[in-house]
Amino acid sequence: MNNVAANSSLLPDAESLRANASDASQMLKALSHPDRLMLLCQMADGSERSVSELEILADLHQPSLSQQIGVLRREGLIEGRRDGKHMFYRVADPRALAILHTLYEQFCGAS
Amino acid sequence: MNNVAANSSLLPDAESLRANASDASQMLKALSHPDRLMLLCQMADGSERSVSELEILADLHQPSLSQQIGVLRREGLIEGRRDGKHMFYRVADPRALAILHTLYEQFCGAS
DNA sequence: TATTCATAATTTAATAATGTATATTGTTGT
DNA sequence: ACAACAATATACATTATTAAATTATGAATA
Repeated sequence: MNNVAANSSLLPDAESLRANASDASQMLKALSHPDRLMLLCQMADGSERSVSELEILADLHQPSLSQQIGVLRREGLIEGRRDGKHMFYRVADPRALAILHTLYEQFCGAS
Repeated sequence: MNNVAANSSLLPDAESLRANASDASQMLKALSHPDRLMLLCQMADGSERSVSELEILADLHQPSLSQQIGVLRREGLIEGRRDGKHMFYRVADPRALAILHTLYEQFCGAS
């Protein structure tokens, strides 16, 4: 009999909870940056954005923007596709998308 | 005519978006810490928890726990009530509660 | 006086922000 | 093919900020 079967409750046990909290906090950390959040908001509807488009919005020097994009990419929150000279990014993690939607509801006015 | 009225779209303009992103990222920053997230999870159903109860779960030295609780309190995410020798905390920000619910759905299995 | 919790202060370590330079990839004109 | 340019990524150094962990102490209550 393993621990999962031994846990009769629907709630995760302390060990699982800790692992989940670790995963979640790692993603939240990537989200908890004004510039990165702005960038993600532009893709929160599932659409793609080019780096050029994002650059206009973000008001960052190009290397800084690229660095923040790199953080999101390494965390698996976004994925890129090249088209000619341009890179297009989209949100690649459904969990991130769900969080972004909640954030939009809570911080950008009623749904 | 103000800027709000001038914006015919339902989407927030860049300025508002930036302000909202700043607010949201500040809250996310408070959430994006495994220990703090664990603590909040214990109160995610709206219930109160005493510091003693939280201490058992968190596996932290008492001053560290108190420090993390202090972060959550200063950010307005939780509020406390004294009952005799004990302090009871609960999640005091509905936005935080909404995020916690989404996190639970996404990271603690289907709900 | 013992318990429960918070705060202060310190040290150490980690992270982030910024700027400059350069590399890579692809496009275009010759 | 080659030169020049545009878009993006990376590397690196610097500086500043923030976090983690300890130890010690303070305040409230019983």
